[in-house]
Amino acid sequence: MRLSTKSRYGTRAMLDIAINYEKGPVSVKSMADRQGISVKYMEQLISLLKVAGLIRSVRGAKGGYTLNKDVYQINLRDIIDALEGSMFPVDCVDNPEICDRAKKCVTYEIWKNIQDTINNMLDSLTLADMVERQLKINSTKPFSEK
Amino acid sequence: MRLSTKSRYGTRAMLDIAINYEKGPVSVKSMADRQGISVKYMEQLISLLKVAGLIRSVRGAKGGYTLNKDVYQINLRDIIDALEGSMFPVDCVDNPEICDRAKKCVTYEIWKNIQDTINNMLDSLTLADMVERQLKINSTKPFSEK
DNA sequence: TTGCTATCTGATTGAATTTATAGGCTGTCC
DNA sequence: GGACAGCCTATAAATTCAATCAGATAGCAA
Repeated sequence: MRLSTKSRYGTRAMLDIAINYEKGPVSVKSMADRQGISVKYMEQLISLLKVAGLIRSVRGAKGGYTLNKDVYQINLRDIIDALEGSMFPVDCVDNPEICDRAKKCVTYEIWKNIQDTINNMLDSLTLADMVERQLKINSTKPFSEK
Repeated sequence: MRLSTKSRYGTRAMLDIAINYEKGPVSVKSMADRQGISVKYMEQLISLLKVAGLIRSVRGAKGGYTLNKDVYQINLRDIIDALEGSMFPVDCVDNPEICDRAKKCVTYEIWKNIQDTINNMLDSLTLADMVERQLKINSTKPFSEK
């Protein structure tokens, strides 16, 4: 059970777009370069974020992506749901009816507890929080490209 | 990102062994039957738990597996580590040196926070707790085979 | 000592998922 | 019109997951 590259690259992309919000749209190419992955792969991830309504595109030269919502209205759960479906899905938790054991099985309760805890964490962390924390890091330890 | 069947079947197997601790060793076959999976697959999972030192085997007729530690000394983290490696591994969290971004990247901090939270939950849940909760469920909603 | 039970070991397979690559099209600015 | 940048879809490569298969080894009981 590991966090996919989708979620990791995609979350950094959201942060990238949010931090550069004032400066206008951020191109896929620039994000892909910063993260050291191919433009084509980054395009796919970005597309998921767009479909989810988190970002919006500006086509043509000088185009790119900007946020489609306020940084306070986007949280990490939105981002991960968009990229990965859902964090920590265990079938019997998402659909208790598929397992006739669910009602009488501790493990069902336990997986559910863990999932709820993770979801609460993800819900409570807004993109605004993330940007703020990133900027604080940048100011103490200057960000170098690469 | 989903919890593997390994973890789910394996955790139930541990619970099975713990609940039957007084009655002596539990055979792989009986566990596989109860969970509706093949003996061969269950053998593999059980073997991981044995290598990790959580259970011990009794070979030959009337053999099977029993706990190798007290129920209070085994927690869910031990079980999942044995079965799955580690829950929620993100490379840059487990090995910060592989990514020169780690020190100046919020997402690193965030994944680490999430991992720590999950680990704390798993650490604090002992097999004894799980058995107790299961028995409580059984007494209110009788367990039927299948 | 023979037969049964049950663990042990490891190879292999099939399917699914993840992680990309690639090609070509559409829209927009200068 | 040409460079820039997003859009869409197909497909390949690699890895992981889930499971099966084949057989060996060890212990108990009759």
